[in-house]
Amino acid sequence: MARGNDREDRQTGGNPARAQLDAGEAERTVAYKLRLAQILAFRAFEEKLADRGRAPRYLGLLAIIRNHPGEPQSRLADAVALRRSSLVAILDTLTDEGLIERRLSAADRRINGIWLTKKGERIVDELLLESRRHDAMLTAGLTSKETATALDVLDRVIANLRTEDAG
Amino acid sequence: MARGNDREDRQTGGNPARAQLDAGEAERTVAYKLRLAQILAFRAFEEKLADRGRAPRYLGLLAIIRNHPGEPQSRLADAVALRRSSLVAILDTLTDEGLIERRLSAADRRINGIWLTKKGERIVDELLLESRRHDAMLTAGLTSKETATALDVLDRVIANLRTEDAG
DNA sequence: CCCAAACTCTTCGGAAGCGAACAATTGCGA
DNA sequence: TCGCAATTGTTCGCTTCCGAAGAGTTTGGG
Repeated sequence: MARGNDREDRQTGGNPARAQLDAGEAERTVAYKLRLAQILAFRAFEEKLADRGRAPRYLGLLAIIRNHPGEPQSRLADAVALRRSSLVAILDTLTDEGLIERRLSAADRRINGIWLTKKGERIVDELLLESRRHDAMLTAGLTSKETATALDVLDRVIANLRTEDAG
Repeated sequence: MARGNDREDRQTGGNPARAQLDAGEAERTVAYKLRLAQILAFRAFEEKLADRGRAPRYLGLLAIIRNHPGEPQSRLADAVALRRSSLVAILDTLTDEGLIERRLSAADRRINGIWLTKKGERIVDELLLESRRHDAMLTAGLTSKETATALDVLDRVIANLRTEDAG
């Protein structure tokens, strides 16, 4: 089922203070740390909520849908930095799980408007609580000032990348 | 070939000032922005260097190998936050491209020590230059102080996630 | 010495994202 | 009005990563 709670065979508790390997100069780069942090954060969030279906993985998408009901798939794909073609299977799954529904737009019949179901709204609310808990773990030991500037920096990095892409 | 230079049909320049969809409160979280920024940054880096084989994708790994020659695969997997099983195919590819080689350890014959070839070292040096250029694009418009605290914050986020995982 | 536990790397099937191509629909310019 | 380009959602084949399972090697306790 690929959703097993059994972890893979992995480092048995021993080997307690084995230093991590570093990448030297290559490591002192935003992109490198960004990637490492994101992989670990995403994995931890999903593992913690492995019993909640696929909603945790797509919480960002679901939150956008809640904030902007009825948007076409292509704009949602842009918003979460996925391709249109990738979104199809995702929306199929979320539809099967009863969290969203597609409604044909009357104004433009090429478009499927995407909407949350009642169940979808309930689950999104639940998961948003969990995500705040998760973020508290991520930023443990940081001052609120540091967290704030980190959020600001990430915003501007994203903006740089978006304009780069559009150019 | 899946490496085509033809971009997918995508936003034609028009539609200039269409606001991005936001995720509301869900968006004010480190994990969310982390994911978005990483996806965009990784994609941009790979697209810019699409003609260099698979080395750009695995530059982080290659840099670690350069800094720590002869390490076993399992420790490399930990360092780049991938599973041991995932690393096998990656190292196969990098071996095929002549960038690394596996050498059986004499002391412990379970272990493959991983080493860069001459060609590998040359290419890593090239790509490290590119990665600095890339990072400059990411952090355009940021003060060096802001960048520094962002790097520091990411380090601590990674540390939080690593200890969480080890526990 | 010996055997079970631990650790190494590997193979295999499944899940997910991507790029390319396609049909249906819209709209814009000749 | 007509025709062609642009847009939308979709399908298809490919690549990548994961978890589970397995074989070879090492190690430590009886």
